[in-house]
Amino acid sequence: MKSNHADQIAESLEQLVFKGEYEDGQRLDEIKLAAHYGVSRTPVREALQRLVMSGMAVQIPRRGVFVRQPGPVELLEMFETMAELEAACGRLAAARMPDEGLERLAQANQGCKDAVAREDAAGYYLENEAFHQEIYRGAGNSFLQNEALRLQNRLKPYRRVQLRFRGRMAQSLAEHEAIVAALRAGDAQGAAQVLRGHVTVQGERFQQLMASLKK
Amino acid sequence: MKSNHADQIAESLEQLVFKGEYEDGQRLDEIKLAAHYGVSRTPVREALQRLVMSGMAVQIPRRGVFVRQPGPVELLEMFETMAELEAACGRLAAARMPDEGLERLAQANQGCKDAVAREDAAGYYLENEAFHQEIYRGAGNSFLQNEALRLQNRLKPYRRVQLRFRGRMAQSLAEHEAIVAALRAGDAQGAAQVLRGHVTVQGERFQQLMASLKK
DNA sequence: GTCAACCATCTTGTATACAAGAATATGACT
DNA sequence: AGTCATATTCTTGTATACAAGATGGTTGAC
Repeated sequence: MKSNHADQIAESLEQLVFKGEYEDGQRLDEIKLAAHYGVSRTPVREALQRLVMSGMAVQIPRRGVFVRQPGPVELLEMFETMAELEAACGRLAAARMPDEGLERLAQANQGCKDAVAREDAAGYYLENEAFHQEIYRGAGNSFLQNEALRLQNRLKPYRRVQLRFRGRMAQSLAEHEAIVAALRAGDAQGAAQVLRGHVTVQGERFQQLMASLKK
Repeated sequence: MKSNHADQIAESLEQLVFKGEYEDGQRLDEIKLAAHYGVSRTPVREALQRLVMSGMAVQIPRRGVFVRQPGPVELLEMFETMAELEAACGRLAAARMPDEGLERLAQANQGCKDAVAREDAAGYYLENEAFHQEIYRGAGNSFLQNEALRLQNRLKPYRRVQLRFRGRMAQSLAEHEAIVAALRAGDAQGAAQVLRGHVTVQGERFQQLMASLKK
């Protein structure tokens, strides 16, 4: 927390962009940000470059960097990609997941159930994240695991919103059960299929929510 | 080609790392690189940050950045991930690919065939790349397409080596035919399965090659 | 009055200077 | 002679100064 001002600024900016503090297309002024964070332009520039590399902003040469909030189409594409990534993880995990992994998965699922029983949305969110991450881990492929984690993190703010749907948590739980069962049985195709649907539906729900908000 | 020194240096460094000019764990000296490229440290630092973000180097705070060549295990993981990504593209492309896309795909495949007939390895490499990229495009998902392109680019230097295998090109052609047929028929599962195998075998061949070279 | 060209200003991109931390080498003490 | 502590030096991280390009306004001409 001492050195690496640039890292802190990058994380701070990521959070701000995630939270929607910046509108799409808004220019991120190096000088203003530098003044705001009380540092010089250099660390700010490094932080901005990270945002650009992460796809959260675009850089136009000699013009500056502009925040780039994904539109509805891109969000749907991202959810679809996430679904395919998770399906791949599930496919591989069905063959490779060790008993301890299945144990942790069941534990996370139990955590989800408890959270639903308590009507604890925040708790469910956390346990659900752990549940999915356990599947990534179970794929036995660190590279794929990291890619999945990256996209999961990127979609985090959008998944959060969509939990409000009435009845969504219950349906989600049922799907979790099916996922655990398929992985326990070593059913690669089944696990992939259920996971794909499980994630795809999130994107669709989000779209519905957006559409209803637009009115 | 005028402004953006940093971009040029980043690309140059990427190429050098790809070509294996730098060994794994070697430190990339900002000052030496700056002197070599005839610029100051600032653009070099920006370029190095990009390498780090791309995963081709790791940065240790207050120590510098060190090139990180993927080991055999990570390479296999990357190929496996590529296989799953391509399978996903194929799955979606089976339902979404327009006639023009199928046309371009068949054209690229014909290019592959011609290159094999000419025993033109370099030509085959290019046409094969176009063939696969057409599938990414056919998935009708720009985000997924970009992810696939990114990983394809990252694996480029390793796929190149593996073409030398006797008989690999012929087998590859047969698989291409199967892929085209499945996509034409709209057979999502078939396309995914063939593509997955088609890419996975490349990783395995590469491993064999590495093992034989190690002796 | 309107359009275009030119100039001023602002912003990014680059260079250099400065500060802080880490590694290494050297010296003193046991 | 070996080990620990300290100082020096080298490297990264940050700040500031400078250059080049782009934007917008203003002014002049038609």
